[in-house]
Amino acid sequence: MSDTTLTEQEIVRRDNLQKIEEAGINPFPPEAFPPTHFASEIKADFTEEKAEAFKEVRLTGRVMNKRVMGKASFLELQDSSGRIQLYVSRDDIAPGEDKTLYNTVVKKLLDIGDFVGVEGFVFTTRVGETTVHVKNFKFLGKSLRPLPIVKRDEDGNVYDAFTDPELRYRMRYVDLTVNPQFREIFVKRNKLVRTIQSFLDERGIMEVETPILQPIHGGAAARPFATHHNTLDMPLFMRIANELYLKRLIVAGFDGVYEIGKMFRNEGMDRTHNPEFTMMEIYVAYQDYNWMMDMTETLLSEVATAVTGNTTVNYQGTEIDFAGPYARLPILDAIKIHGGVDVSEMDEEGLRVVCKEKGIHPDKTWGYGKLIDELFGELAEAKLIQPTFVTDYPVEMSPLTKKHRTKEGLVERFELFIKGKEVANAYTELNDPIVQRERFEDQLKLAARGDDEAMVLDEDFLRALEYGMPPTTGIGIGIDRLTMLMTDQVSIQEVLFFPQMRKEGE
RNA sequence: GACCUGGUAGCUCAGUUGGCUAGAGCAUCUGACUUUUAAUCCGAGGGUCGUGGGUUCGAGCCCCACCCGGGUCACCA
Repeated sequence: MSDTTLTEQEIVRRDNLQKIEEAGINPFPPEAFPPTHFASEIKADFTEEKAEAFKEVRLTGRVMNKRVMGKASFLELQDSSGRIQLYVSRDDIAPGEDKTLYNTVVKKLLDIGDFVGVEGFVFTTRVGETTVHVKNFKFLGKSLRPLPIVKRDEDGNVYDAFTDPELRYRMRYVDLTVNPQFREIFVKRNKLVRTIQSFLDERGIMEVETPILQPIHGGAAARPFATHHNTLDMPLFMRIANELYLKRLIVAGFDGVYEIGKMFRNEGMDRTHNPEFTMMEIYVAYQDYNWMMDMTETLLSEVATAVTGNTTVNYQGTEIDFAGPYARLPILDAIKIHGGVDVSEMDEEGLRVVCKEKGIHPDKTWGYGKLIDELFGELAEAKLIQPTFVTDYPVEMSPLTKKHRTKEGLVERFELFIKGKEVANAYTELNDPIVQRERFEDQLKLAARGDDEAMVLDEDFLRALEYGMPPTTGIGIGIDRLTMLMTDQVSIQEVLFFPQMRKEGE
């Protein structure tokens, strides 16, 4: 996007840029200027007794405030760690006859948002502010647009905050520059992912990458983004899941694999849905869903500890404790306990009656499994606040899951609910290729009945199973939603650097 | 997709029952100031009121359509 008309302030800055060049200064110098110190560490470590250790410091960053006092000025420098005050006096940075560097460059041509590098010593001002006394001042990069100025008083009150969500998400670079508190969310997100990675590394579970462009969008039920490969002249789909590929790797002989990556679903957008989102899937051979529940408890309490310092997280005023063990609640029991109805002996017709009693309007295409899921969603889901494994789902809803070892009509599946939201979905994986084929065929029947979310049959995946897959358990965890929980955010947009937006008007 | 709500200066906002040249703070520009910190003080400039139509003597305000956000619901098993 290019602006045809410049605002008053943009014209001033371009004018300043030109004057800097005319003064013989390169506003975008090529040579390196690596900092020796960061703002926050100086502010944390400096004392007058240790002044000797801070006699020569070099800092870099953006000028975020400028208070000119005549022959001396105070600047606020913001680097990746925080802010620190700079003291710039005329005769220090321009000791000779020529005072241009101070009188013109610092006082007039230096704008808020410009990148500068400084060298000097640290001291404490009269009012007790740790400050860098600048001896050498260098331009590192000019800013041609005015940043929104956010002011804070000594009590921490914020004035004129840059709050418009549209502008914040469209210009995340501006948002994170002037609202550094939001950086913390992304730092925590990174910590969360790194914790998971080292946790799985330690257990010999290998990180892998599988195709994002898939000829068949298998492994989940959702509408895909469709695209086309020109050379092969074939349709391709952005993956909605990677499950079937990771299972092929279990077939191939890896005992444990996982992938953290983007999935793409062509569905609606809201506070908890972005068209592309990050999912982690883990598959471990020779284990079952009970083991996976144990592992999930350990993993999440380690993640919570890494992100917040202990196993508890305050989410929207509720203390969530990630220390295991979590409640394990069969879905039919969840409906009985939280909905007050025992549906364990009911058939499809009985469930339809219960649905209507509970204010749900069952669709004709809904089968037994969908009816159970709707009842659970309506009656129980919102009541599961602390981490809870809901287990043993109807087979219809779980075409990739092994049937339950004792309970007829159910499968060995669990979903983890926290604060009423699904955070993880896991199975004892179905590894019988004949049963798997039947399940796919049932899905085709559902599709024929009008269910446009029914799963697609993948012949190559079935061929892989026919070669033999060991007993395996697998789990999928939504990384964005986990990050939301761990950072106390209600909107997925706050945990994505660049959430999806409609195209900007010209 | 439905409903609710919003879009006014670079940013955050005010703008009365439709009525003088559309306002404020910060930011910007002039000037003063060598320990200030929401710096202060003097003076000044800056607007397609989201876009396009309509009603009216007159529209930021009323009506219609559209664009872009936010919220709720539906959808997302």
